[in-house]
Amino acid sequence: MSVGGATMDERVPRDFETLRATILDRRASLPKRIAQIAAYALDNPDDIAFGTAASIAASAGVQPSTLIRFAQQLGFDGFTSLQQVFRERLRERNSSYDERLAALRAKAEEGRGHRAIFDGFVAAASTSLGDISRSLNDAHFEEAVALLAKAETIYVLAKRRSYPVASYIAYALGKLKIRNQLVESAAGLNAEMIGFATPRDAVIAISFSPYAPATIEETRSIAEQGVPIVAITDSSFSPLAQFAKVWFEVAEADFGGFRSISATMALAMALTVAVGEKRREAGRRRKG
Amino acid sequence: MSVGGATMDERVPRDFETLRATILDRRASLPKRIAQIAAYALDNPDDIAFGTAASIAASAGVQPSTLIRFAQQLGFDGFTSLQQVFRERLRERNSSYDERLAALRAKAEEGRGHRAIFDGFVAAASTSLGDISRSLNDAHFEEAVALLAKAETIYVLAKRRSYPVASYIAYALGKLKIRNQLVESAAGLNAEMIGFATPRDAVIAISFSPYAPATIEETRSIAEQGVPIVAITDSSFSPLAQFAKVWFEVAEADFGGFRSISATMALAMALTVAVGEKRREAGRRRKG
DNA sequence: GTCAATATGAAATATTAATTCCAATCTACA
DNA sequence: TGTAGATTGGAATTAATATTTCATATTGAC
Repeated sequence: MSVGGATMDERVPRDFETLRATILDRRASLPKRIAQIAAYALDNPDDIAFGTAASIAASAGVQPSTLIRFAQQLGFDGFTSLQQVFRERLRERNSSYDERLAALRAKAEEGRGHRAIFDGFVAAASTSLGDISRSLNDAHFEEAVALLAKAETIYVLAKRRSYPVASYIAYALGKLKIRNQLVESAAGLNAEMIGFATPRDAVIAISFSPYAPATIEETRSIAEQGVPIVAITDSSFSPLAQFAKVWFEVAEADFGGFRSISATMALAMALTVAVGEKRREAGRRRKG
Repeated sequence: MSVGGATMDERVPRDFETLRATILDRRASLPKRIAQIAAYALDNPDDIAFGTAASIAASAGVQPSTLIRFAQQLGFDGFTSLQQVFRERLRERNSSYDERLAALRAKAEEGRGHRAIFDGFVAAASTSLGDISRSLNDAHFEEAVALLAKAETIYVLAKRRSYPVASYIAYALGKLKIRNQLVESAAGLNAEMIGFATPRDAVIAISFSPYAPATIEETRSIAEQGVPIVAITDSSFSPLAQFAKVWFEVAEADFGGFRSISATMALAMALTVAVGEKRREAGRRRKG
C-alpha cells in the first residue's frame, strides 16, 4: 500500500529534530487542516506528548482523524507512533536548570565562537532575574503601583540603553488603555511635553550609569513641578534617586561589556500590569 | 468505604514532591508487592509518566492490579490519576527544572497581590530563557552572524511588541559603530527608507503573532529587492519565515496574557555583539 | 496448627482511546 | 460550469488499556 504517493519503506523520522525538519520542509504542500495540526504540533510539543488524539485534536481545532492523517503522511503508521517521538524528546531532557546555567557559564567563559556569546547573554539574563527576584522590596513595589495607578497620565522617561524598556512600557500601557506619554526627543520638544505634567500625573524614569544627562535634567525639571516619580536605576547613588518618591535598584549582570536588561524588563512589565490590575480593582469598587 | 484503613477524604498528593514524601513516609508499612512498585515508581518516574499500566507492571515485576492498588492506597482513584502527577512533573521540569522557579510559579498562582504579578513575570522570563538556550541552533546562529557581518547597512524592522527589541539592537549596533537603520514610521517614509536597501545590506526582522501587517509587508518588499533577511519570530509557520535566509523561532512564555521578551532580547543582544566580534576578526585579518 | 484477615495473581469486564470508513465538501482543472 | 480528485467531518468500528472480580495464597494471632 502507498500513502500519498510515498512508499512505506521511506525513512520515518525517529527523533524530534528530524521530524521537525521534515514537517517544515513539507509545510508548503500540506492541506489546510493538516497544516493546522502541523503548526500546533511544533508550537505545543508537550501537548502532543501527553494528550490523547481526541484532546489534541480539539485543542488544535481539527478532527481526530485529521491528526491521524497527519501522522500517516509523515510515514508513521498512526498517531501512537508519532506520539512516541514527542515523548522521547521529553525524556531526553534531564539536566536541571542550575546545572544548565552552570554549564552555560562555563561554555561562555572557556569557549570561543559565537555560540559562547549567546550563552553568555542567557547566563547574564538568568543571573539578573535571580538577583532581582531576591532583592525586590514588596513594600516599594506596592507603593509604586499605588502611585502610578492613580495618575491621570503616566509619563515614561528614558534614553539610550533604557529606551527599549520605556517603549515597551508605553506599548503595554497602551494595550491596557492607560493614558501615557513616552517622552522622546525626535523634534526636541521634550521640555514642552514635560511642561504639561501636573501633580495629578506620574512619571516612570529609567536611567543607568552612565546616566544620560538629558534624562537627569528632564527628571529634575518634572520633579520640580511636583509630579511624583518612580525611578528604576542601578545604584543608590544614582542622581535619579534624589528626585523619586519610590525607586528601584536593579543590578544587571553584564557580558562582554553589554549589560542585560532582562531584570529591568521584568520589573517594567510587572509594574505595568500591576497598575492595570489595580485600576481594574478600583474601577470595580467604584461601580459596585 | 475505606481503603487500607485510610479514609477517602484524606489529602491526595497533587504534586510530585508531596507524593514522594508520602510514599517514603509509608514505605515501612506497605505490603511486599506494593512496596516493590513504590520503589520502582520513585526510581523510574519517567516510566510511570509514559507507560501503560500493563507495561509498568511488567517492568516492575508485579501484576497490573497491584499497580492500581498502590495508587488507591495513596488516595488516588486509580492508576490514571496517579500517572497525572508523574506527567505533570515532567512538564514542569521540561519548561524549568529549577526549584526556585517552581516556587515562584506557585507563589504567582496561589498568591494574589501585586508581588505575585512580579513573580509571574520573572518566572516567565526564566522559562523563556531556558527554552531558547536549549533550542537555539548553532549553525543557524553562525549563518545569521556571517550574513549580518558582511552587510554594509543593517536594517532593523519591527513594530509594536517587538519594537523595543529593535530599538535595543539599533542602540547596540550604534555603540559598536556598525551602520544601521531602524525602520520606524513616524513620518510614514518606511517604503522610501526600505527602497535604499541593496543586496549588499541585510535585514533583521522581528515579528510575533499576531504579526503586524506592516512588518510582513515591509519584509516582503525588502526581500523582493534581494536583501538577505534574518528573522526572529515565534512559530515555524510565521509569515516572516518564508522571506528569510535564516530565521529563529523563539517561544516566549507568557504571564497574564503578556508575553515575556527576555529570550528575544538575549538572542538580539547575542546576535549584535557576535556581529561586532566577527567584524573585528575580519578587520584584523585584513590588516595582519 | 487453625482460623481470620490480608495480600496476590490471573482472567473477565468495562472503559477509553485509536483508527477506519463513508458521505459531504471543497479545489483544481478542463 | 461540470467533473475528478483531494480533503474533511463525524460516526462506526476496532484495538488498547484500566479496572474489577474472584479464587488462591500468605501471614500473623491465638
